[in-house]
Amino acid sequence: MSMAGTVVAEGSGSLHQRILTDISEKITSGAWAPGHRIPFEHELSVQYNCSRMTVNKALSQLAKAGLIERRRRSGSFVRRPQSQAAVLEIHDIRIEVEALGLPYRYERVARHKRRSSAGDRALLELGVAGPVLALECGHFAGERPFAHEQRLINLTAVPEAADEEFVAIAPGPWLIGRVPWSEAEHRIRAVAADRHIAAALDIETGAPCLVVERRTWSAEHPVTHVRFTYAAESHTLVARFRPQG
Amino acid sequence: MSMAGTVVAEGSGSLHQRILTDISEKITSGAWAPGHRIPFEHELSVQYNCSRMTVNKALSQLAKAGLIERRRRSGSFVRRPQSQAAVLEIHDIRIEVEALGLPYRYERVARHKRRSSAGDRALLELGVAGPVLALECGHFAGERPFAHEQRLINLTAVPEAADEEFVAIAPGPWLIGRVPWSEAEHRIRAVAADRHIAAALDIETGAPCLVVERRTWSAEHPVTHVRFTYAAESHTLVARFRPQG
DNA sequence: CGTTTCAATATGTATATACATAATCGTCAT
DNA sequence: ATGACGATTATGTATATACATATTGAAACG
Repeated sequence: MSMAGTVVAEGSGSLHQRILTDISEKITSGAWAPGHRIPFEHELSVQYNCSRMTVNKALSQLAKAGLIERRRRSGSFVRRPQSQAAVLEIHDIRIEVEALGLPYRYERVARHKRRSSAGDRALLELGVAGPVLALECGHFAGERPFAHEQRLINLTAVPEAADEEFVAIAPGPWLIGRVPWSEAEHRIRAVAADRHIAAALDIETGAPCLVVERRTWSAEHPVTHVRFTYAAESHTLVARFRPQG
Repeated sequence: MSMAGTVVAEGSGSLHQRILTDISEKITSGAWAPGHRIPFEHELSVQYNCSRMTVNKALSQLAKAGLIERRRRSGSFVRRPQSQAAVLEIHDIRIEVEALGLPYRYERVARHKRRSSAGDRALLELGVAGPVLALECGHFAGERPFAHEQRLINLTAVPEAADEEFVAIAPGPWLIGRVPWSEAEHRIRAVAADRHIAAALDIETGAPCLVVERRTWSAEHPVTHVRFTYAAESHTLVARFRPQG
C-alpha cells in the first residue's frame, strides 16, 4: 500500500502477531463488545500500513479461534463467548510426582490376559469379543500411594502388549510412542473408595477419591481404557482457559 | 509452478485443507512416526502441484497445533505427543441440568457484602483489601439438589454487582456478557462433604463430592472465584482430546 | 588440528496480484 | 408494490515474488 518493495523490520514481533494480539485484546477487554463490527480488512491494512493479505491471515486465525465471525459483504463481527472451553493438561504420573519433589516408584500388582468379558467390552467400547490384557498397578510418591491404575489393553489393536510384563515400565509410557492415539476421552468424577481401592491407597473405606478415566482410540480402533484413582488430598486437576495460544 | 495464472477449482475442499488433513492423518495413523522428517515445502509444492506459500500456510498451522516441529535449514519433523491436552467444556449449570431432561431451579441462599478478609483475598488472588460480594446459591435438578455454589465477586472490578440481589438470576449467567473474562483457571478435586455441604446437597456428611473451582480474570484484574460442589453420583466431567480443530 | 568465515539452504514473513464466491443494494421492467 | 437482475463489495483462496533469518556444512585460515 505504501512501502512498495521494501520490508520494514518492526521493533518487536511480527506485524501478523501484533494485529492478532491488538484485536483479541480489544475483544477480551470489552472495548469491542459482542456484535461489534470490526474494521474491514481494507481499513485495517491502512491502519497498520500493511497489505490486505497480512490482515486477512490474522482475521482468519481469529475466526478459527472463535473470537470473531466473518460474513461476506458485511464484514467481521465479535462473537459472544460461548461454551467455556478449558484446556486440561494430563501429564504422566511420574512427571506429576516428580514435580512435587518426591521420589517416584511404580509397581505392577496384577496382570491377566483373557478373552474380553461383557464388562471389558463396555469399557473399551469394543464391538466384538477378542483378547484383552487387564493390568493393575500402583504409583507411589515417596512411601505413600499416589494413584491406583486399572487398565485394559485391547490386544487386537496392540498385539505386542501380550509379550510385555509391565514390571519395569508402566503401561502409560509404554503405550505412548508405540501406539499413536488419534482420539481420547476423559471422564472425571468423585467416588467413595471401595475396600479394594482403600487398601491400595492406604485410606479409609468410603473416603472420597478423584477418578480419571481415559479411553483412547487409534484410527477408529479402541486401544485402551484406564482408570486412575487418587486419594482426595493427593491430587487436583488444573485446567486453564486460553482465548488465544 | 505450472498452471500460471489460472486457479483450479478442486473437487471438494480447498487445497490448504487437503494438505492439512493428509499430513495430520499420516501422523496420527502412525505412517509418519515421531522424528520422521516430512517432505520439504518445495517437495510438497511439487507433489500437490501448488505454490510454496500454500504448503507453508498448512505446515505453519500444523506447527502451531503442535503436531510437527520446524527447524530452519533442516526441515520439518513429526513431534512425539507430549503432554496430552484435553479440552474440557464447562457449561452453564442450567444447560447441564436441562440436558439431563430435568427441570432446573435456582435459589439464592445467602448474600453478604463485606470488606475482603484475608481468606477472600487468597481465593481471589487479590493484592489489596477492598469490597467483595459473597454469595451462596443452590442449583436443583427436579426436586434434588444438583450443585452448591459458593462465590466471591470482586466489587472493585465489578461495582454493578453491588446493586444486584441475584434472586432472579444466578451469578454465573449475570457475569457472563457483563464482564468479558480474558482468563480463567479451573481446579478440580474430590472432597468429603462437610456438614454444611451435606445439608445443602442432601447427602451424608463425609460423602464424596466433586469440587470445581474457577477463578476468573479480566484484563489482569481478578473478577470472581466460584466453587461448585456436586454430589458424587450427580456429575461427571468429560474432556476430549482433539489433535485438530 | 581446531577455529573462523562464508555460501547454501529451508523456513519465516511480507508484498502485490488475480480471480472466486457470497451477500447486499439499487435499478428497472412487470 | 414486487420480483428479476446485474453492479458492487468484502471476504476466501491461490499465485509469484522478495527479502529476512537461522542453521548447516564445507572451505579457508591460523
